[in-house]
Amino acid sequence: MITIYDIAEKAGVSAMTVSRVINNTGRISEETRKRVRKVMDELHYIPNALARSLVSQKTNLISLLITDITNPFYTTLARGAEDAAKKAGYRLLFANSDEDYEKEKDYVDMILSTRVDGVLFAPAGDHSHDNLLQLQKHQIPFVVLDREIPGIDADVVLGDSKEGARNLVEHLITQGHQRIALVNGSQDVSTARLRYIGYNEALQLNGITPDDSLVLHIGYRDFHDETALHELLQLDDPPTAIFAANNMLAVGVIQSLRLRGLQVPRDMSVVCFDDFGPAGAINPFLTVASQPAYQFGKLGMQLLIERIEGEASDASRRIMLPSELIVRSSTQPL
Amino acid sequence: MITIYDIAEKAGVSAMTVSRVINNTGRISEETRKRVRKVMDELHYIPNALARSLVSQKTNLISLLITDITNPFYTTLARGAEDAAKKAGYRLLFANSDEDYEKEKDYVDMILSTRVDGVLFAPAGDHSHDNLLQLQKHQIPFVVLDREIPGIDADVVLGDSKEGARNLVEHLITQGHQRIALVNGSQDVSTARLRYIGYNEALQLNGITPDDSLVLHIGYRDFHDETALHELLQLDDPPTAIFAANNMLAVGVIQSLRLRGLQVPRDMSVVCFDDFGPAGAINPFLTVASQPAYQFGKLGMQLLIERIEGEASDASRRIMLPSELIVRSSTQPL
DNA sequence: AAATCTTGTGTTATCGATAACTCAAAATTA
DNA sequence: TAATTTTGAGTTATCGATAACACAAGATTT
Repeated sequence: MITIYDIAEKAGVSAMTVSRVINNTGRISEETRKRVRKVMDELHYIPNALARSLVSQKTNLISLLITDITNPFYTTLARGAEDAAKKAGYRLLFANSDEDYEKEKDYVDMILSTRVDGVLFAPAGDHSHDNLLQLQKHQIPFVVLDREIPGIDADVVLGDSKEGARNLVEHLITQGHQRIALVNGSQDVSTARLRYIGYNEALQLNGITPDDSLVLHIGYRDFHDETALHELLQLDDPPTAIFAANNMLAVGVIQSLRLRGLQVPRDMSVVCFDDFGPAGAINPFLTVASQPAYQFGKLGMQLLIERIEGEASDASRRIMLPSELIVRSSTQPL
Repeated sequence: MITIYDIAEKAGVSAMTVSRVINNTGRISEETRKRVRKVMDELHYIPNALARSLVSQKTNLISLLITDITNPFYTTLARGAEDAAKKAGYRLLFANSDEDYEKEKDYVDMILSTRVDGVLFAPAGDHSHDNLLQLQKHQIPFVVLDREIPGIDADVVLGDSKEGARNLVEHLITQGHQRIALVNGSQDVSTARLRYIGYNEALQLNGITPDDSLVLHIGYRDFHDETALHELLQLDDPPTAIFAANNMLAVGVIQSLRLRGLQVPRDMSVVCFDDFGPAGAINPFLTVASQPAYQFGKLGMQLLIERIEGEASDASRRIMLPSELIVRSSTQPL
């Protein structure tokens, strides 16, 4: 590997002079500068970022930790984060926690040893608390995305889960539905709690008494709990509409319904949180509360970079982004 | 930041002894080991990967360069790559080229300065040649994914584009279609060329004379060339089916058709290469040649890691993965 | 008891770059 | 012309870790 010393020797100067040429610092005569530049080109020299970072204590690396890169919400978020990072000269170190606290912890350890400048952290849930605390203890700047973690005071970019849920449920009520089921994420995730609250609020505001036998707490990632849905459908007074608390749950619900010979919206209306990204545009079909995923990533990254570069005040900031109700064809008036 | 010297001082030993404890190398008395361990825990010591890498000349970083993280094919591929990387103790440095050679070049420069151990490279197209050569010149191991680059001799994981295209077109022919259009990627991408060949072969094998006025060369990334599609539909003898060369093009085609009041499959049959990932499962609708995207990432990463760790022979390897024809409801017998 | 080996640990140099300081020669000022 | 300032470099120490070598004290062999 070509180092600064190779350049120095061949150009007949000291390493420091080469360093000065590279960084355009200090005083260098035009003649020397040209000679060094020429040798650098000839040898295809590229500065070693490791050595640089060791001195400067800055890696220009930002870790993006998300729960599922396969989910279009996070994919679009990642895109926003990457664009903003690139613009500011940061590279992205990528990690996928799979909504699994242990995997998340592994990655936090990796992150700490890598000495990244900051972390854009979409936590798996409330128990991410310890992992975030670990970052705090080591004074790594971070911004929390999508889910609020009780007990962690940090910059955070959230969606308005309560309002989004309310809008979806009210849309169903407007169409005449009264028995509305909620297939929710795990209760140790803030968004799932808020969507549950929004769901209940919408029902009560419209004079419908919430019925907890219509509420399933499953988990955002996979819809494997077929039996729970089955029980829901076997009720004396079964739901006529289902609110899935995120896009992946909606996929599972619809697939299960299909397996049972039930069609959406003919036999069951379905709505959900989060849209399906570009891929979903082939056949826009589900009525959703669409969150501005790209903005989550972009704004989160901007907050983070401000923090890293010391341009942010000490107080932690909180951005709440609205979701948009997009009515499509997965709901039908009762 | 806590360093090995802080630990050494507090434990009353030399830095080297601490290093030995960390790495379980050399001879250390049980007593000293315990003492050092205790101090390490107390101070929450985490080794600095930068310093380590500088000495060992190994970063345990692998760069994943793809063209579009928003495309479920690459997303699933990334997932496969990440899982394989994590298993082998590598972290992933992420980059998105947007099918843009300049952006790709920028990232290659970043990659080189970061001293990654290897690159998993999904090239934008034939002109990625220079960027790959750049890696070769600096002796960075890499594996090429999805697209073959003329003039570059390297490990590569490909899909069988020709056969996949043939299968899709033959499926359409079986249904009675004779006027089949191809909306293709740019001709400087190997998969687009092969899909074009497969398309022609299928037509000829079935006694249909290929008609180049039915073939559009657009670009995989965006479907913005509305006028081209318009002309296609205005032909005296317009197509009754469209083969979109990838999933994103299919989305564009279907949206455009919809804007013109044309429905799939009633007014036009549509098939495409690549499936839509988990999100597409809500409403499986398009007939596709589905590529094993996860395997692309996983196998590519395995090849790469073998190369990095010197377990691979010098000869470059070439893996060709078949695609699977999945017939759904976007095609209709004529 | 002397010679040899083993054990446990320390010292020094190094990875590639840069910050901080130094200093001779040239240019400018008094 | 002597004193001072500016210019264009070079030297040394440092970032945090590890490889290679050195070495004293204790254990083992002859």
